[in-house]
Amino acid sequence: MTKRVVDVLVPVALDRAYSYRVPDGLDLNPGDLVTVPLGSRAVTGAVWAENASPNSRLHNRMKDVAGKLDIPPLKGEIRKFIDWVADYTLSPRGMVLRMALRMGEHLGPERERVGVRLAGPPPARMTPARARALQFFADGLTHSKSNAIKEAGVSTGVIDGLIDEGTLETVVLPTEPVASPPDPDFLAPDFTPAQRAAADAIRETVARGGYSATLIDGVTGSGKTEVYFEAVAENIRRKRQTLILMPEIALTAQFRDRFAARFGVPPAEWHSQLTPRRRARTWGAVAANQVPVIVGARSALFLPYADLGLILVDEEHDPAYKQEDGAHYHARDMAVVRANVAQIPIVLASATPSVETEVNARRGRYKRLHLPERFGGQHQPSIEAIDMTREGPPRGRFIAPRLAEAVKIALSRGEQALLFLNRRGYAPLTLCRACGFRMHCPDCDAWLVDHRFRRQLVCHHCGFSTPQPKECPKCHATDSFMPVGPGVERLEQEAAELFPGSRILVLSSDLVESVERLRQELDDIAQGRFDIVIGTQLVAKGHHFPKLNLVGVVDADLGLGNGDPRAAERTFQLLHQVVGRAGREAGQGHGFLQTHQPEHPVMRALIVGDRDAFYSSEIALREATGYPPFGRLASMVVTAGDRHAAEGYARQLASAAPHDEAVRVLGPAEAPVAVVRGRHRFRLLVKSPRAFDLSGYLRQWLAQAPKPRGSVKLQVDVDPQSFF
DNA sequence: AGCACGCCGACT
DNA sequence: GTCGGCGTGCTC
Repeated sequence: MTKRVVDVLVPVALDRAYSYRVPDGLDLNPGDLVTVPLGSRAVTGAVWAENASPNSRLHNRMKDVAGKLDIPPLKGEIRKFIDWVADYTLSPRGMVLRMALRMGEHLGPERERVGVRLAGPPPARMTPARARALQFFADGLTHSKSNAIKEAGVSTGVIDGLIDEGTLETVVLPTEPVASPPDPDFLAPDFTPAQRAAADAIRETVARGGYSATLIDGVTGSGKTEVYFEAVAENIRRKRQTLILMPEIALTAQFRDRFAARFGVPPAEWHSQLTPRRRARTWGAVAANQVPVIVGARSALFLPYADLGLILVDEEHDPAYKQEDGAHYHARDMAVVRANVAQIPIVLASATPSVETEVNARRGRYKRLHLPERFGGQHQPSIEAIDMTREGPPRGRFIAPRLAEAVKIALSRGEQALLFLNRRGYAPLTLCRACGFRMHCPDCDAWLVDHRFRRQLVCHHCGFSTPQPKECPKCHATDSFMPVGPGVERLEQEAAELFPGSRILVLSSDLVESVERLRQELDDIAQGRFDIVIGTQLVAKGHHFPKLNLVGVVDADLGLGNGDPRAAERTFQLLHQVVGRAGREAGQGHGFLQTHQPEHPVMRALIVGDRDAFYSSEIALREATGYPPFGRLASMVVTAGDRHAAEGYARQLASAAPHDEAVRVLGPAEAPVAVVRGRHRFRLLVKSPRAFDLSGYLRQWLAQAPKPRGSVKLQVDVDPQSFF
């Protein structure tokens, strides 16, 4: 008799599910997680569909499902979501499933954790080591063995010996739950009328349920978080799960504390740095509906929620939501899709919404809740430009006299100053004074950045690093190297000379040793243990510095004019966020923008404080040029070790593009960074109208185009965010 | 993504 | 003569 057959999606780079025979007596339904043989190994996959009429050519090759895992099955909701993401991003379906199954193979039965405690009379023979151990256990509490060994300074043998004697005993520790239940009424918030109105509206939205999208639009310090906590509280009362997405894990640490203050317990966390064990436990607990609230980075979007009732996207405009390696997806956009599939509310929060979201709010597709003021009568910082063409510092210096003066005044008042420069290292370029040779990466089309703290020249594209050579590689002159341009490390040098005796801290991602250390340093700043903070965008995000009243943006033009259609938007968002660090607690905040183009719309908008005018002009520009959200974009990047191979395939690909009146294919052109890690890069840009199935068009194109051969690789990115 | 298979360089 | 480099192709 013919056996039942099911199609199983496996977490490998395959777009289609494979068919497997179902052994007699095994009951399988779509969503069930199964072990199946694949090639020479066994993998965990998910049953995707019943297959009533399997391909006859497969009959003799088909293998049996090895077994069903005792795990809650993937619900239809997440299966539909996986299909949708794969279709939209042109990623192999299996690779999207892989993101949802990323708990790995650690999902086995929970390993018992054992503790040790005092149980009986002292041993017959006492030794110094035993005495130390017993002293440690004298409190009568249960301790882990590893902790006892460390604290008492004894070996495992000593503990084991005492257990054998009956002096100590082992007890099985109850596994602590991944998350404790948050109390929605732990601390009732104290709201202003505007906040109260927004909180009531959002609570009502959550209570009503069903799909809806809401933008909480409020400046830094307006209480956005407190307001959306009311949505979370409502969802907790309804006993449904809440997902809070954060752009990066560095932000989750301080978020924990605020959450715990409001709900009594910290939320569960999900990000790539969880240990495998914790990861598996969290995954299982989410699937078993034991986690009411989870805070996570973008990958948390693919967890198998048992009953997801609300999604929140904090700092929704943040570029970090775009995943650039592996599957290319934008977590904010996919979160909206997931909310839609699950028919639940989604809330986006930002002080500077993305243009996409702003357009959706203006057109009424998203509901907007506006929080216009800062808490407790604080004022927006006043912002002024320093025109570097007229009042810039002398050559080789980067802090203009007027900014230096403002810093001195702030310091004399016992206040802090932040100098913001979004550039790591000492200098972005090292030049030979004798022959003009520029130190560049051997594997990339990029200059080597001077990192003096590390005593290395570093490539920011591939990580290549080398000590600065003694002599110029080209003209062999010695002592001829000259740093060109500023980085935060060089700025520190200048600040130390300008403001002698001040306590200066440099913060940039390459100087961060650990999340803990960073937390400590941020705390030191908040406690006033530093006078001047010099930092990259690391300091722009989410941290609260009560004694900071002055922010100087050293190069406000950085990031403008690099050919990226989102350059203006990004710069506006970043600078708005940085300057918003000033004056959040006491006193009036001041911001200075050092710029060569004080009349640029971004600078004007920041100085005048007219955010809406900036959005209106930016939206008009996007509309006129057909850029997102008024048109769709996809990028196709061809890379190969050999330049001609890359260019040749890119041309072949371009000429294979299906003709469509609505679509424009630009390129191929050499990518702005033409070589990375020794691979040459060519890029095609595909533009289509908004109401056009761009993914479908691309799929059709790729199906009929020649396949990349040899070392040639093709990367497709629908809705690209980065253009280098 | 793995993993096996296959075809060209430096060694026990 | 083999070990092993990673390019190519397949996995129900």
